[in-house]
Amino acid sequence: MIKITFPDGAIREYEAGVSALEIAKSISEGLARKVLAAKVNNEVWDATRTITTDATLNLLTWDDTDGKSTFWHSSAHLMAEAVEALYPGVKFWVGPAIDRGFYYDMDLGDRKLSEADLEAIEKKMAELAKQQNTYLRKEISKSEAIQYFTEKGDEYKLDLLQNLEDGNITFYSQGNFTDLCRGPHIPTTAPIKAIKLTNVAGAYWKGDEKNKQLTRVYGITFPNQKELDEYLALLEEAKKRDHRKLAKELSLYIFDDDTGSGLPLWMPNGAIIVEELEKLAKETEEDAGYKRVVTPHIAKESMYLTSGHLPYYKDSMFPPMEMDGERYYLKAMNCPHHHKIFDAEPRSYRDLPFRIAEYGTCYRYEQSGELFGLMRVRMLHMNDGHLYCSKEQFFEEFKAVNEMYLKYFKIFGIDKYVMRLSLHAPEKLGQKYVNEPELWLETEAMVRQVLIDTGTPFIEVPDEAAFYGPKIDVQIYSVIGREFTLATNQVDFSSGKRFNLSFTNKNNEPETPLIIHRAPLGTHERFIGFLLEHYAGKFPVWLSPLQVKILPISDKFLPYAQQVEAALKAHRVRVAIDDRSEKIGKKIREAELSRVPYMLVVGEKDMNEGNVSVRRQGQGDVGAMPIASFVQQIVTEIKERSS
RNA sequence: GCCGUUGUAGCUCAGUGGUAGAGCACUUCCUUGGUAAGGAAGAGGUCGAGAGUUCAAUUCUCUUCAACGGCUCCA
Repeated sequence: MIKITFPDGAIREYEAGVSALEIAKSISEGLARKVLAAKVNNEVWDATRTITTDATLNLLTWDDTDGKSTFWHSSAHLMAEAVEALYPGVKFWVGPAIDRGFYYDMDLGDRKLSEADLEAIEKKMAELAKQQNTYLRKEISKSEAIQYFTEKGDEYKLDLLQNLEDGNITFYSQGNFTDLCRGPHIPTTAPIKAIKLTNVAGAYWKGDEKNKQLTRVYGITFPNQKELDEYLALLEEAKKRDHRKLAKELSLYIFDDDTGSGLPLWMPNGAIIVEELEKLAKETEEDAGYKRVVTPHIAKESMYLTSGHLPYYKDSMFPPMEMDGERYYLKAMNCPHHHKIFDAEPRSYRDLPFRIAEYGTCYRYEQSGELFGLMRVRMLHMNDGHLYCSKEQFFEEFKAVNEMYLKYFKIFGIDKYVMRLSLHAPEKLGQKYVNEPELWLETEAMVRQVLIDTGTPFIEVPDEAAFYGPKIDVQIYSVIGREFTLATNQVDFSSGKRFNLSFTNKNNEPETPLIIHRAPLGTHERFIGFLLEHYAGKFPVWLSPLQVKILPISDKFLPYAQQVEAALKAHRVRVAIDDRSEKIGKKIREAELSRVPYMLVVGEKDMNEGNVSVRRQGQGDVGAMPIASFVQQIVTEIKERSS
């Protein structure tokens, strides 16, 4: 007999060789039907695998993350079975579960998959699932495995086998399909009831663009149709929040073929948001002791050689222009220009920390396939700033920058993000990273301490640092699930030396400053793209391109509407009158749909009483008040940047 | 850059080997109406661009540009 410990601490005895599924059955048939996999001694196992020693057991169902991913991984195998049945000779690479569903990479030879093919595969999968085939696990020796795939002529699985140790190799089979797989899998194909193959894409073998491109099919499955329908509905909802769609509806920016891809043309509405953001940043930075600078859009090749950017990032820069025998590049970053400003005058420790900021437009040649609405563009306003300080000052300065981030996030109500502490990889010192082992450890420790001190939750990621130092990135997700770095705060102990920067310290000796690169609002393009999705297009009043729309009941009240308009304009409130000869219902409907935060209905009653009837977007009628009260209220709201 | 899909009116989308249609938006007229669509008329497109096949191409083929979904990349 063996002792099985359940999550609630209960211990029960079973015959050795019992499976999790059998244990579930001993509890209830209903539970057994729901079991997809099991966590045995904290390791995810097949529910059908026999347990021979004392163990802790956690039965996994659809409600568990591990249950879901097992379900999806098994679905990937089911898809592979369907694909093999439809297109014999196909070779498979890997087919993991992902956050939402699964994919399988395959080599289909010359065959191309279309939408119609996906439907055919779906149909076949449903047919195979109904056979309720069991997922069978088989331990196999390496030589047998090699023989199997050599006979099959499958170089991909043979490649996988190379890195596996004998005695640790398993095959899984269901129906007519056998795959090299670590598992685990669900007991049978029966629970895979609702299937949707979402898209087909190319994916480089082993993720290396030098390798052959395989066909990747993405899909998702559910234990019932209802959940699939709900999932698809959720995707539709997300699409409505997509910043690209919202920006079009709000006339914020356009991309134009003649201008070039990735080069946004900010229209008046969008420009207002850019400027409001910059106004916030300027005020915040002024309070934090920054000075503003302005630098050119281009610079000579020599500066980017000094900075080290050219050898490393040439591919990401627009090609140079030649003039008078000199090569000039469009700037892809502001840092070198700022370093030159630091270097322009002799600096003493009394001048430090030296903080400068600029929202310079930078140009980066992002690969065409990488462009993504406003989130990834070729012209971007960096919310850039550089701090030059001594080692002693570094901690406080870095901390202040971090606090600035948190202040911004509070204003915007941003709470779904991940702070990522990006560290170096010691084995890559001198190659990917500046060879300063001690400085790395020292600054990494300081950066970590800043996060701890400010109580900021974070994750640590090795081998993600900049070449010149560790950094903190703020990661966010677009509504369609893509991850982006929103903001970044970086330590740089390399550029100071590269640019020969120095200040005179207290001992009258030259000393190289540490540099902090910071962009708490990232780029204004990406930040606005993010805000659009964050607010679902309903900007807070201070950011809204149009803040108030006045809706006269009829033409008769236009003069009064203009009087209200003038009162608001006197306080620089962005206001417009809907002067069309339309009924009030239509004006309201269109104003609501345009997402203007305040609507003022004005008619005879209001005119006689000197009032405006206020309507808040999404909330409806909130009652009448005197013009002056409304002006006072909205001016305060704008000033406080309340959301 | 690579794989795949898509490009028709300002927007959302139908459609066809014989030079195009709807709804919304727009313009004009009627209507002057108190909290989410009043009515009528009108205007608007070299069917992404270039080439080929054809008597004839928006439609078929090729090239190219762009967007979209991924991959790779992301200072």
